[in-house]
This record gives sequence, C-alpha cells and structure tokens, in this order.
Amino acid sequence: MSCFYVTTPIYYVNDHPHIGHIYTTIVADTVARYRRLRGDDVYFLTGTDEHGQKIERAAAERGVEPIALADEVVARYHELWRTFGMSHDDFIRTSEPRHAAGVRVIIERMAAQGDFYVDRHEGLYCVRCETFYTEKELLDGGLCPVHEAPVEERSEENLFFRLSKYEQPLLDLYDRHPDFVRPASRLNEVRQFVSQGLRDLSVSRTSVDWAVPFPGHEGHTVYVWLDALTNYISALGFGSDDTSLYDRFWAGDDARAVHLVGKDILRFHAVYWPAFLLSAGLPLPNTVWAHGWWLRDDRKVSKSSGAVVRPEHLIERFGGDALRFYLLRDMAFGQDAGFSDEAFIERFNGDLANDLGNTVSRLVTLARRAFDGLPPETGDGEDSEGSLRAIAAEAVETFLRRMDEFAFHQALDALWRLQQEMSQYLVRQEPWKKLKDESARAEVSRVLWSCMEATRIVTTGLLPVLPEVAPNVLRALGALGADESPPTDLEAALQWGGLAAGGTLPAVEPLFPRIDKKAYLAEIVAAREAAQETQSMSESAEPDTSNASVDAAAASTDSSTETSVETPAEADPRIQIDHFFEVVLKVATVQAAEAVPKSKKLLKLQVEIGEDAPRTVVAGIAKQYAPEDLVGRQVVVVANLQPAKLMGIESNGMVLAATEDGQPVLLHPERRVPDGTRVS
RNA sequence: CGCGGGGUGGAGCAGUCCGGUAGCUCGUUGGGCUCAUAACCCAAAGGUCGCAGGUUCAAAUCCUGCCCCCGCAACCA
Repeated sequence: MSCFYVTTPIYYVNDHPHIGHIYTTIVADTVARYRRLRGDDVYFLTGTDEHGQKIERAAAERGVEPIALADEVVARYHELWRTFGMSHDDFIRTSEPRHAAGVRVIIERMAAQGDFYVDRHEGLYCVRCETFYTEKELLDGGLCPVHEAPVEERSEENLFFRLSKYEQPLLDLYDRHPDFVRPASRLNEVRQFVSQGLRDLSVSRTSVDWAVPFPGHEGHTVYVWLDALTNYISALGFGSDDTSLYDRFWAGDDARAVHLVGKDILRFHAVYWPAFLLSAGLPLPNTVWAHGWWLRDDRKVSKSSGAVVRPEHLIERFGGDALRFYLLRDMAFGQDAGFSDEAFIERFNGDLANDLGNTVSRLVTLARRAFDGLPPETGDGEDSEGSLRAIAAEAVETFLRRMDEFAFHQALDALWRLQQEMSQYLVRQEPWKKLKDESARAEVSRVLWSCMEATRIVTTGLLPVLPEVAPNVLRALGALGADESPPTDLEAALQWGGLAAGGTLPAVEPLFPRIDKKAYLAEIVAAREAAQETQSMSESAEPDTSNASVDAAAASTDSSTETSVETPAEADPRIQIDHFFEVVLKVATVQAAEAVPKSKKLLKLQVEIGEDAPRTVVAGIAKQYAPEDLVGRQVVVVANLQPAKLMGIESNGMVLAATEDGQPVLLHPERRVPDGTRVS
C-alpha cells in the first residue's frame, strides 16, 4: 500500500468561493476518493490562506479583526464543501498556530543554509498600492500605473531569499523528474522561465502586521507565498511534536505527493516551493498538476437566451454531484474550457438522465416484469453473443489507466462507451419480446443480467466522481443493499460477475430527471431579475435598468485571486443636483480617429468640442468601433476631466457610452447640434 | 519581438508527445422500436484537420514561415 497525498491550493479568504476553487477541489476530491478505492493510504488537504495586507485592510474598513473576516469566509467554504461531499482529511488555515510553527521551522532551516540576507529594497513606492514599481512600470511622469498618483522614493529593509542559488538545481530537477510539472507543456514553460535566470526573492515585509513574524528579525513578517506554500507540510505536523503524518505522507519512501493548482499559480509551486524545500533540505513533492481555467462562454447564444454562469444556482437545483460530473467530463483536464448553463444541461440530460438514469429504469422495469426481481441466472459472459464481458474488461482497463493519468474526461468516456455497447446489445436481444415466452426464460435472464452487470460496472467507476448518487444507482440496480456501504476495493468491484443472481429489486424512481432546458433558462433569468428587484427595493433606489454590471459580478469565473471582498449589495446613494453639474458634459464631433499602437481597446480621437482646437481623447472602444466609422459622428464627452495618460497618450476628456455586458455602446444626440452644446 | 491558449463537418470538442483508412457529443434528415425519463436503436448528409512550403512510401500529427481568434499583464478617463 502506498501513501498518496493530494492537496488543493489554500484559498485566499479575500475572495469568495468561485468556480475555479470549486473545480480544483472537486478534482482533488475525486482523485482522493479514487486512490482510496485503489487501496492507497490517502491524505487530502485543502484550506485557506488568511494573511496579508488585503485582509488587514478589508478588515479595518469593516472595523473588525482580520481573523473575524477570515472566519466568515472559512464558514462559507466549509458549507460549500459539504454540499459537494468533499472528503478532505484536513482543512488548514494559515492563521492557526500549528501552521506558524511549520513556517518558523522551515525558515530556520533555510536560514541555517545562509540563504537569507538583508538588503534594502530601494525603489519607487506607491503608498496606495503598497507596492514597489520599477521605472519601466510607471506611467510617463513617474505616476503609479494603478492610481496615477506620484510615487515616492522609499527604501525598506527586506530579507531576501537566494533563489538564484537554486536555478541550476531546479533545472536539474525538471530534467530528472519530467513528471514534476504536468502537463508536459507547462514543464516547458517553467523550465524556460527558470533558465532565463532567477532573481533573489524578497521574503519579508515590514509593513504588514497580519502575518507570521519572521523568526529572528523583529519587525519583519513573512512574505505571503513563503507563508502559504508551507501549509502543505505544516498541515502534516511539520514543525510540531507529532510528525507522524509528515513522515508518512511527505518524507516516506513510498509517499507520493501531488499538488493540484490552477495554471495561474504554477510558477509559485513549480519554482519557489521546490527552491524553498531544497534550501531547507526537505523532500520535494512528486508532481505539481496545473489545470486550465473555466472561461465564461460569452457567445451570442448565451446572451440572447439569458444564460449566465451561475454555479450556485446549478448546485442548489441539481446537487453537487451533477456539477462534479459536468466539470470533470467537459474539461479536457489541463486545458481551458468554456462554462455554460446550456452545456451543463446538455451533459446532464444526455449522459446522466438519458444514458445512465433511463437505462437503469428500463433494466429494472424489465427485470421486475420478467422475474419480479433480479434475473435468477447470470450471464457469466456466456450469453448468446458473449461479447459484453470482454468489452467491459477493456473499458475498465482504459478507465483505470485514464484515471491514473488524471485524464478524467477520457476515463468517463471509457465508461460511457461500455454503456453504449450495452444499450446496443440490449436492443439487438429485444428481451421485452420474450417476456411471456417460458422457454426463453433462461435466455432473457442472461441477457438482462449481463446488461445490469455492465451498468453496475459503469456505476461503480462513477463512485469517485458521484459520491452521493452513485451508491443510490447501485442500490437501484440491486447491486447494493439498502443499508450496505459501497465497495471499497475498486479494482475488484469493477470485475465482471459482481452482481448477484436472483433477489428482490425495488421499483425505481427516476434517478436523474431530465432538465427542461427552456424552463430552466427562463428560471434563472427570472431569479436574476427577482434578485435585482429585491436589491433595488431594499435600498429604495430607482431600479438599475442597466443590468450589465450585476451580471458581470455574478458571473465571474475568473480564477485569479485578486477579486475584492464581497460587500453587501449597495445601491448608488442619491446625490445633490449640484454634484451633477460639476460634471461638464458636451457634445463633440469626432474629427479623426486612430487605433493606439499595441493597444487592443484604445482609440485615439480628435474631437471638436467648440473650443479653439480639437481635443485629444482616448477611448476604450476599439473592440466595438472601427476608427473610420467614427469620423464625423457626434458623441458626448466629459469636458472637465483631469487629463490622464493612457499608453503614453494624454487624454483630455472621456467619451460616454452605455456599457452592455462590458461592451461600450456610444451615446449621441438624437439630432445634430452645434459642437460644444452642454448636456444636462 | 511582453506571457500564454487556440484555429479539426452546423455547434462544442477529442485525437497532435509516440505519423499509417478523420473520431466523439449535440444538432439536422430519414427509418425503426415501444422495456424505459418525449427515452432508445439503425441509417444518411455534412470536414481540402487556418494558410503556404518542407521531411516521408505515408502528415491533423514532425520541421520552417505566415495569417487569424481568445485570455493574462501594461491601456477601458
């Protein structure tokens, strides 16, 4: 028996759970369940990353302690993981003392190697970002690219980690263990990054308090990634008195550790983390598996049908297992995939309702009609065709191999191939025509038994994917007693011959009722509208007729960890009219327009605004408007805006547009009016 | 030369590492069946595998060049 350790990243509590977190964790859970069923000693870890300035600041804004903020988000994760039946063995929070202990010990070991040194981080610092910038990153005039505010010269004493020292050892690692990063294309990416040269890494901050204190350096706290990555071993007791888990799952000879990560944080796991471990003289994990992203499907079809990405709604309505299945089946693991409600419904109806659920119904109904229970005689593979058994064996072999490779979509495909073969076999045999023929009783029994056995095997393979529903399907098939637990030895359970002959078989309810696609899509549109209604009414503000921003926020499937803390829905506060008049809006005619080089969204416009000379205005509308189509058109501009530089071009004003689903739609007066006409 | 992903029948994708009759799901059309959740089964139509070269007996797959799309970062003032 080998030891298998699987982890998800720890999720930053400044971010509410989204599809990216859900996906990674579902994959990890499926792998964990699968390895357990293969007889491995498994440890599955997930958790939360709680330190850092963002949390500190968000907490301060709300007037609470950072830990209170973290507690709230952690509670949501716990709740969400429950709905998916996640089987994690531990949930680590970086705010826990046991984690800090691990961080201290790894840092002490790294320090003992002389891998830290103190240096002054001198540079241009934006106080509002609390970040250093290089001159190259700044806008013309030395302004912060985020705030366009002046930066200041600042020097902060930091501890640096000698990352450069590990450049060659890392390259050696990638050569010796090509499996260290998967898929292979990602390894190339990482290798290229490292071979371009590594700069030493700043690993302490003096400006962040909500963090682990840096051992031996008063006033310094540990940089977020050094802190966060260490969770993978601190959770196993590294740095504590009891290192039994660590010895078993990290340092053991037969231990295999796999970190599942989104491709956005691959570098930290494939470069920094092994460098830290090498420095500390600790064993390395075996594999960092980087998966792709779920991208929002923004085809017109979706928009016109009102379908937006709403995993919460899908979960609530169809359960965690259905979403698990969709996510694992529809993404070629490692690559990006598009997420849409329609695809979910099609997958659910096609694979689960039609293929699996309906098959179980028809088989059970047939068996009950013919034998008032399970078929009394087994097929034993010796039915009139004798092929189903061999097909099942082949499907099982492919299934196991693909699961081992983390190719979940192909593993599921293998099962469905068996299901399809079985269905075709059933139709060829037409047992329903022989139900009343006493002489064909044995034959009918063999046929039905074989089909049910094939379905049992398919369902057994689904145990790691559908932990909640698969056992129910087995029960419906009579392959599992009402109070019996699902099998624990997957390989054995996938062998032909597991289904008993004879016995009772209860009538079935539909296991996966088909989803009425049209009705469902209408439902989510209605739900969204209701949500908006409630929101605006509760704030007693005018209904927000432009719903674009609401959609965008609800539908984010971005896996970046940079989204802000969710704040209670807040309608725009009412303003005094003189506030409005502070904004000078004028009609202007576009004299000239050209694309801004190297930019995708920006157009540089010359607009006649009734002044001595036309103004230069930069507008982010290049994706929707061709420069030549704009010349001669009238637009509305904000005339008294502070000039700003965009891609090095000074913009003196702002062109107004309605934003629909993130796409600007230009505003213009109903009929031509003189340039410079005030809008109010 | 910023980083990355992708271009395969109407749609969504697999196959590309390790060349060998182009595959899956959905959709469309026709037929069948009626045990079953308007399900299931059979058949058909539909592709110069982005373009151009090259290597090879053989290229979606390997090599070279090019075009286009989409993310990310720096730009939606």
